[in-house]
Amino acid sequence: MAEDIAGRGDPIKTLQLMWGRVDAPKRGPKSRVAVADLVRAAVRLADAEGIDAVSTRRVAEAVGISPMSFYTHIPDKAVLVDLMLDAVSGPAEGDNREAPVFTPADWRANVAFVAREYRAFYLRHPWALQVATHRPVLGPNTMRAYEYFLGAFDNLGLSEVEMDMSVTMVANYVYGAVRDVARARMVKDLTGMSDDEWWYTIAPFLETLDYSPYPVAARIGPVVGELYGLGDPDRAFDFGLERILDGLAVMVDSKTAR
Amino acid sequence: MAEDIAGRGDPIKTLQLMWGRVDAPKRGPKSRVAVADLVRAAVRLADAEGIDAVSTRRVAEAVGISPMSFYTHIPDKAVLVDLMLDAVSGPAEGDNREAPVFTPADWRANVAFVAREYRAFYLRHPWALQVATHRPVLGPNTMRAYEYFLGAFDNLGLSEVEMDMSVTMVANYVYGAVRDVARARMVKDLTGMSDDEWWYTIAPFLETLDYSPYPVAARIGPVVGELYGLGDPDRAFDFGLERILDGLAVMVDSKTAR
DNA sequence: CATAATCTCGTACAGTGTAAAGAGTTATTT
DNA sequence: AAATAACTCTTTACACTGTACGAGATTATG
Repeated sequence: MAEDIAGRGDPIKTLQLMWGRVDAPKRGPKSRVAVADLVRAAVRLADAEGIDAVSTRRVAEAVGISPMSFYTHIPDKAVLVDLMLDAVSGPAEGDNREAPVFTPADWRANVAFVAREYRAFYLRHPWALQVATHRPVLGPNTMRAYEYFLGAFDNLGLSEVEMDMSVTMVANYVYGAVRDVARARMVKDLTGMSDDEWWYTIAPFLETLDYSPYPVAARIGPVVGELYGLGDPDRAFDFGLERILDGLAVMVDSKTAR
Repeated sequence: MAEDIAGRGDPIKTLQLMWGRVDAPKRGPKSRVAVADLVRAAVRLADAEGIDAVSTRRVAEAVGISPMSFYTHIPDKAVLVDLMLDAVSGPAEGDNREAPVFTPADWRANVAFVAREYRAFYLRHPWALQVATHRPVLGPNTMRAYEYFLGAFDNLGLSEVEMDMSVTMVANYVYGAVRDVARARMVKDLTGMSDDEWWYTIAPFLETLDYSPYPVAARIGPVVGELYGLGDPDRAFDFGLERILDGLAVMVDSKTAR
């Protein structure tokens, strides 16, 4: 695992590709494929077979060009990954919903909504959790997602910096929280064994361990396991989100009180 | 990036290796190296050169055995990664500090403390953010870390499940929040270019963009950039942590009020 | 028509994880 | 003591990766 992180490519070139700001070359043969075709093919591969299936060769093959022709369009794989991330941050094909209008009075519901949407995004494209970008992805779709997120915090009396840091906090929580569910799903798909089956398999070994160095964990662990089947990720997510909303409420209320 | 996730190896074998429960073989030559040597070498490599530098060949070379001898000791690379993760979750060599005793009255400080320690852990071993495990890492050191984390929530009147979900929430936030700092540092080390320099490089391009689709972001972005140099991650972390503590306080207070 | 720009491609290299099979070493069984 | 089983270590090999390099092929401009 662990993608290449280098990316010697000109940072501006990446942005130009992401924003479609590469003007069509005057001379030379016409391209048989567009950058968007390559990115779409790569995303399809990643969605279907995981990020490890995305190699420059397979992407090239998918659009019908030879392995090295890939590099005519995209400088290196790190750039492809950036393009993939921005691409999937946009609305899915056929999704024509308008961006919702957020009423400040309902801010709790609004924040919960964008948090859940963000979580759903990662569950749609779990490979996005595995790729390491070298820089923030400043593409049009990523910006729209940020805008969207910010909207839930607008007109609550927060300063610009507070708004930004609030978005960052919620997004970071979601990112951390979705990771484990995504992992479990992917491994289940790849190996056919669910986490529950795995727990069952290792249970005999776990019983042979000495838990005296972990008194608190020894008290908590079994109860958690018994009560809701080795961890209900949806419930844990909601729990954390509620606590976060409570925390934000302290700040928001202190503003509106004035 | 994106590690192999498969891991066909017997799940129990991984646990046995992690807990040192492989009994010394009766026959055959003595091993020239121990599993711990391999893991230590791998961690050293990852700390020094990043996770991409960790290949089975280089690890084998580092301990002085041939490439394939690696597989005599560790079934596959996914298992090595699990072992690495548990290894670095333990106290660093020479760290003999006692585990702190948490006084419930200071729970805010306690939770902040473990959150910061967890963050420091990822900053010490940023590659830990990049590796994908196939299952939860149930090693002795990982368990001790969980125990430690749980301790900060003990005796606050929370149920077992609430304690577990609270730990999960804080850990998830930290994980999400540390990612970006770790990325920036690693890329700086690898490419010599800091995020700030990168922003400066792309600024001319950014000025050519049309921000009308992003009205809120267009208002927030520049202010945030101006005010604290393109994002101060420490400050953003503290901000989020304060909100989370406020949120936890609502729950904790409701318990102690009774 | 020549030239410069561009796309496409074949070959090549250094690296990856690891399967398969053999050679050498040790403890147990005969 | 000899044979065997269990074990470590090693060599060779395969399919795969990202991508450097250089050779055509194609197109618009001088």
